[in-house]
Amino acid sequence: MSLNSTAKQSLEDALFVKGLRSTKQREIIYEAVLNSEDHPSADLIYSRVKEDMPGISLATVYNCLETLTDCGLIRQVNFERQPSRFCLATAQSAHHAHAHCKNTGKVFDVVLPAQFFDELNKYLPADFQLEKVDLCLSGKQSLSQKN
Amino acid sequence: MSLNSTAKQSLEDALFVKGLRSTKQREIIYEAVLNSEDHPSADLIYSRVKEDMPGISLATVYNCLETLTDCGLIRQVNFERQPSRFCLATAQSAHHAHAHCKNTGKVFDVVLPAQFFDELNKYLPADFQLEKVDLCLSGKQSLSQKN
DNA sequence: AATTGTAATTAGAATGATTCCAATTAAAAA
DNA sequence: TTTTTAATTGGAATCATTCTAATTACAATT
Repeated sequence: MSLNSTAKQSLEDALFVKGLRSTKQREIIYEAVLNSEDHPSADLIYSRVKEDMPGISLATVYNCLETLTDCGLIRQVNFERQPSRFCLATAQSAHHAHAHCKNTGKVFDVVLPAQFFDELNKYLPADFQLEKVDLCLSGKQSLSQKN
Repeated sequence: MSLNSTAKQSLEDALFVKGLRSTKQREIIYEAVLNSEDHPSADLIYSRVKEDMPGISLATVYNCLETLTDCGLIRQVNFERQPSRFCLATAQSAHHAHAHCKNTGKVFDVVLPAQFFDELNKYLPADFQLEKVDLCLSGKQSLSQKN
């Protein structure tokens, strides 16, 4: 599998805006996040990516994930003090919350109306410039479920 | 300074429910959180509490903070991968978000209407039992402000 | 194509918040 | 009291992440 040309282009564009280069490592890590539905940790991304690029180092995975996050291409999701997880930052992902199931350990997206997030500003001090909203939900879903 | 009798009682009650004992250390740490407006980290609580109880260990601070959190007396607040911070879990604190200012490093409460949180359930899978909502806002407020 | 300058990657060491552990101490029950 | 059990303690261990110094890759010039 490999990055399709649209994705590749948006990666290159986003990197270029920040004066950064597109590299094999950044590509393959972007691809790994793009193709993951499960909000993988750096470690998991590392092991997935190593299959295609055995020489890649964990440090590079961390570096690239940080770079991609800074470029707004991916999102870093934190639950309590667990290892960070990563997911694609789509246009509408500003309006995603993340739910963590304590039974399965899985994380899934919860799509919320934009208005939900906009409303937050009403309750913030006037001079507070809101940059990032992290809404993390924890709970349990029945163990019998398929997902 | 010392814990007032109402606070002391609710500490004892909450511990009792879980079959736990009320100890000097748990009291003084509960008191430290109760009297802090600044969402202190374990480390900061440690240094504050040591003034009154020089022999207390950092491990105990961590233990007690965990216990108090489990009892629902205090709340653990995490921003990105920074050290956890703690604040009092008041009845209405279920309806607090936390805002982190990147300029000052300070964390403050943002009180939101209960309805805001209730609405979340609409967007969750029916079988998901929501236990905890962490809403963390990051941004900047003008450096010139007094708070 | 070789050279230069700069950015990215790498392996491994370091960091630092937190947790674990085994021993001691304190509290409650008998 | 004595016994039992829970809590605290200091220090070691953990582990995700970051740092560092050296190497490699890239892009722009010659």
